Amino acid sequence: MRLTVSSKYAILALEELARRGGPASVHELATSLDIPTAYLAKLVSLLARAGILTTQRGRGGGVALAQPADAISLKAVIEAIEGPSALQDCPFELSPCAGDPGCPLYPVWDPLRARIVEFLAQTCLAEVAQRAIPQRRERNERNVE
Amino acid sequence: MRLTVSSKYAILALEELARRGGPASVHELATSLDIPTAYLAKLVSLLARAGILTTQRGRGGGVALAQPADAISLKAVIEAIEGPSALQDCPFELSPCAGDPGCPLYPVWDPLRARIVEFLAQTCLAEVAQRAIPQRRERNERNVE
DNA sequence: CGTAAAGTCGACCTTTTTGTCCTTTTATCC
DNA sequence: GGATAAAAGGACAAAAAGGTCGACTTTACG
Repeated sequence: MRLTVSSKYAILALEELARRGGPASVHELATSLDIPTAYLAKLVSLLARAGILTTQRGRGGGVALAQPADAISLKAVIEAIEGPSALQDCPFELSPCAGDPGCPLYPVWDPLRARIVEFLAQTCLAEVAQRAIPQRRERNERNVE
Repeated sequence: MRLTVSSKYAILALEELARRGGPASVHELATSLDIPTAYLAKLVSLLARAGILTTQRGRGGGVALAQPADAISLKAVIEAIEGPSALQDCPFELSPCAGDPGCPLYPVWDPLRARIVEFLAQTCLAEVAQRAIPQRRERNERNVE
């Protein structure tokens, strides 16, 4: 099970697209979300190949959601970015066991993993965009760290 | 939120210790679990500093649980290995937001994160060791990939 | 047609994590 | 006291993820 920043960037970008309601360029999305443009471009490519968004090259081009925002689950996005088996494996990063039921931890982890995946499958982009609005999104000011 | 192989190795080693009921050397544990000895030794050092296990240097030495197996939660182990804030951050690896409530994904992720942490806090080593037994543990044979 | 804006693609660099090696320290046994 | 067995710890190599850069292709607009 791999939840990396790549997946997070992808979800943020798609959520931004959903909130805008129309197409936007990768550069627009990246600067708006404070993500490296070149890096987001690669993720966009993966999402396009997975059929989650459509791309239009050339002047005036950009990217747009290929499906309505309530039809795209977080699970689908993560699988598009990390690979189809990313959510089937052991919760630990880089784990070599790949969800082997012979692992002594399997009986403990698998129910937890299943619950997480269920949550990701049931949560769609529209829901994320909707819940994010009341936050007033002042991300830049809080980026103190 | 960081769940890496390091945490997994630590839990596996502690579970093995719990199942044996007595002390063992790091080398014994590592070979029994098919984990690099030198690497496990470093994790053991972290666990000892966190008060989860005790170490005894010199001939006939080894490591032993510092507390009964039902008093050590997976949460405590993970925090000892990954750092105290590892379970407070955003679920995505290396995420720079560090659980910033201003993130548009926060309202969606935080309840999930809280449920995972609750699970980790309530699950103890004794429970892991107990549930693992019925599996008959034939890990070596299934390591086909 | 030319140009500028946009995605595509591949090579490369940096940081983090994982893993190895070697030396030092500590304790036990003879 | 010397040999041996064990943890402690530091330096370093390897692998993976994150991130950057530049050349190329496609397309709309003037």
